[in-house]
Amino acid sequence: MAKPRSEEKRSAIVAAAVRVIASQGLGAPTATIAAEAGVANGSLFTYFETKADLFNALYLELKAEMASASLKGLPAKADFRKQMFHVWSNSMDWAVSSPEKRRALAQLTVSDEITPASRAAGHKTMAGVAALLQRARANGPMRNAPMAFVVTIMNAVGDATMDFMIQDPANAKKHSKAGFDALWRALA
Amino acid sequence: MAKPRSEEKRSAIVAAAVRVIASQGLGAPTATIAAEAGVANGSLFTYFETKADLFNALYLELKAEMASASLKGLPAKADFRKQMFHVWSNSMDWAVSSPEKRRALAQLTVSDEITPASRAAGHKTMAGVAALLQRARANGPMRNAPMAFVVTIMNAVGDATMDFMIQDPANAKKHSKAGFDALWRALA
Amino acid sequence: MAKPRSEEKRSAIVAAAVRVIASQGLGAPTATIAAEAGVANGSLFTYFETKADLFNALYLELKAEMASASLKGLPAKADFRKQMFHVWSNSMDWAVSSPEKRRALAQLTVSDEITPASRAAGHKTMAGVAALLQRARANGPMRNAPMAFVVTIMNAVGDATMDFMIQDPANAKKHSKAGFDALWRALA
Amino acid sequence: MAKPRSEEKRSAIVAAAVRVIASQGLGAPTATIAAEAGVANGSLFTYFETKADLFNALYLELKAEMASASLKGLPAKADFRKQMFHVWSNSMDWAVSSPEKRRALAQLTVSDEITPASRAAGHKTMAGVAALLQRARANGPMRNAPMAFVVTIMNAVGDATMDFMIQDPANAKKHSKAGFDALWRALA
DNA sequence: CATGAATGAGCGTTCATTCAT
DNA sequence: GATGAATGAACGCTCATTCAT
Repeated sequence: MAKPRSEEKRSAIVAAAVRVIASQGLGAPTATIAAEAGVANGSLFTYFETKADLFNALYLELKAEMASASLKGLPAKADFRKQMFHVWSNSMDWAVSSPEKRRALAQLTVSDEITPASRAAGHKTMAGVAALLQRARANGPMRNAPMAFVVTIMNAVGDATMDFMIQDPANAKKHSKAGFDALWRALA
Repeated sequence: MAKPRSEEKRSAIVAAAVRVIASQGLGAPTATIAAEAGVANGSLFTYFETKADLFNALYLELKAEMASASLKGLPAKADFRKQMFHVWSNSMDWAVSSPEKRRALAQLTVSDEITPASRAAGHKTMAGVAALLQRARANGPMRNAPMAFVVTIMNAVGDATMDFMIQDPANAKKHSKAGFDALWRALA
Repeated sequence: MAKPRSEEKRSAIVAAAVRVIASQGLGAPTATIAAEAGVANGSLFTYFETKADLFNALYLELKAEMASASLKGLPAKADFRKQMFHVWSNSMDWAVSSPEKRRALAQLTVSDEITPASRAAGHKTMAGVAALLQRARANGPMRNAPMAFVVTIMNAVGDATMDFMIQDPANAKKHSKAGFDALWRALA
Repeated sequence: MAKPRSEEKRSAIVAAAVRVIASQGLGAPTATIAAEAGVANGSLFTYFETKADLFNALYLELKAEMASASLKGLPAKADFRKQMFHVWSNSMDWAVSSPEKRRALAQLTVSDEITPASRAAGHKTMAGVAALLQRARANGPMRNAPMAFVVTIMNAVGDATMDFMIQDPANAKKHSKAGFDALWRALA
């Protein structure tokens, strides 16, 4: 991860990758991403050694962005349920307002180009959310389940919820709440 | 009068595809699948016009197999919860005992080579399960949610559960039950 | 050239080849020709050992048919010019009324699948016409040119004439006469 | 700033295509053409998007070269016959001295990969010759024939003449004159 | 002999990556 | 560093021909 000259160009590539992956999938040519970024195809490889490197970096960036969006404005004093709902709403809002990022992240998440290391790092960025979740379920029926299981379920319910919010934006808020309630029933 | 198209060869190809997709993903060369099936690469195209056709056929076959496995031995007289749990357990068992099929199906499900028609047909094979689910949530908190939302959540919780059962086979049964209980709490 | 059982099937293949070549060119799959003939693809090869063999046989057949059509009803007693014009008209009529055969023949003529032997044999079938041509030019300006040269020119002018007759059928007769007159001026 | 697209390499490919097509026909693999040009197979597609594109470009180049060769040194003040003969001789000389180009052009001319647009453009390059031909026949017996018909006949007689010049180079000049005389008789 | 499945070499094209400018 | 041409392995699919039935 050498520090290349132009941070600007690097982010142009990353942003282009989001758009291109969202619309064409992970099979999209690097040349297309470079073009979308307004950069020569060869230049992409000065910023990311391989296509897989770009994907891993993008994965991490999106994870981090999502995590940070989720925690924004967290009411520190509120009870767990309120805090959790705040985080949940933030996540849903981020997904709905950045559908391309969400789609790209979804694709990356199931790709086998993403290394275990990246996945681990990705989970770390979500540590704040996980901690909340940890406490939320502390006295509930899933108190003894592996944490990873709980996280997976939350993600899964979250994904389903996002899909419905995007498909039916008029009722986005309702879907968001319904999803959260279902999750809360499952774990708390 | 001529060498008939051999059902045996067809299934060899399908079975090979399962193995190859499980280990190499959907990007695996058709030639690899053919070789794994012990067939000339050209022969694959006698049975499936296109790589995508093979994928769609495989998707449907796996969906059907999973559905049929899920419903096997359904206790017709039991209450919904028991019936649902039966189906759930069957699904989990199928996934755990056919991990390659499960991985292949997971990949196919997110692929954009699978046509809407195939997806629709795939959902039809799960109609029996869906009907059960329908009645199970009839009086619960999700009684007014779109059915598709409920299905998605069930699948998501199921997927998460399977992963944990496979990762930690010693406690497979426990995970299966925990997953089901979480689902039941969410919807009934 | 073993004698296969069904002469009928053989000609079905040949006839199919004419149609298919006319519409798809020489690159058309043998399977397409077989299908058009209502025969299994493998059967084609009991009648013609290779695709090239089929082409050569077809070439000869079309050449022969054209030659025979050209000489039909030749007025034995008339002068050369009249005889030549008769032959010329017959050729043009054949081409115009069998456009597929003509197109197929044109393609075969320039193909390098046609062996020199076939070409020689093809020319032989045109011997009657050539003899006429021979005498026609006997006292004209091309009396010393190689016969093959004269034949080539005749074919060339003939081809051009056919094209115009087909393109503009209303004036077919006029074009036919104009072509013949041009040829006659050139050689007699 | 980057390695510029090398005109040299482009012409190497075009020249290689001439040779390969002359000896193996239009069915020759692009890989063979690339190899003959001393280029990686992929590079061919940097210069020509498609095999058909290469063919069309080559067709145009050969047409243009032939046209330009035909008109070289045209005696502006001479009468039509002399001018026509000059053009005719130039054409024949070009064909005889570039037999591969001539063969390649002949194959391309009958190929259905050549688009109508290319054909139209090809004819434009021959406009100078056509104009001459137009005036040459103005008072002759073909004065009312469609121009396209006249052109076709000229090409046909020309092709036949070339063949004989190449087959019998000792008498090339004689054949050239004989061909021209035949043409002139036909049209003027 | 008829059939059509089986075979596998072969082809046009793509694309991640390298490298000359 | 930036550029984009160069590279060549790889892929999906075709099709003439063979051969089991």
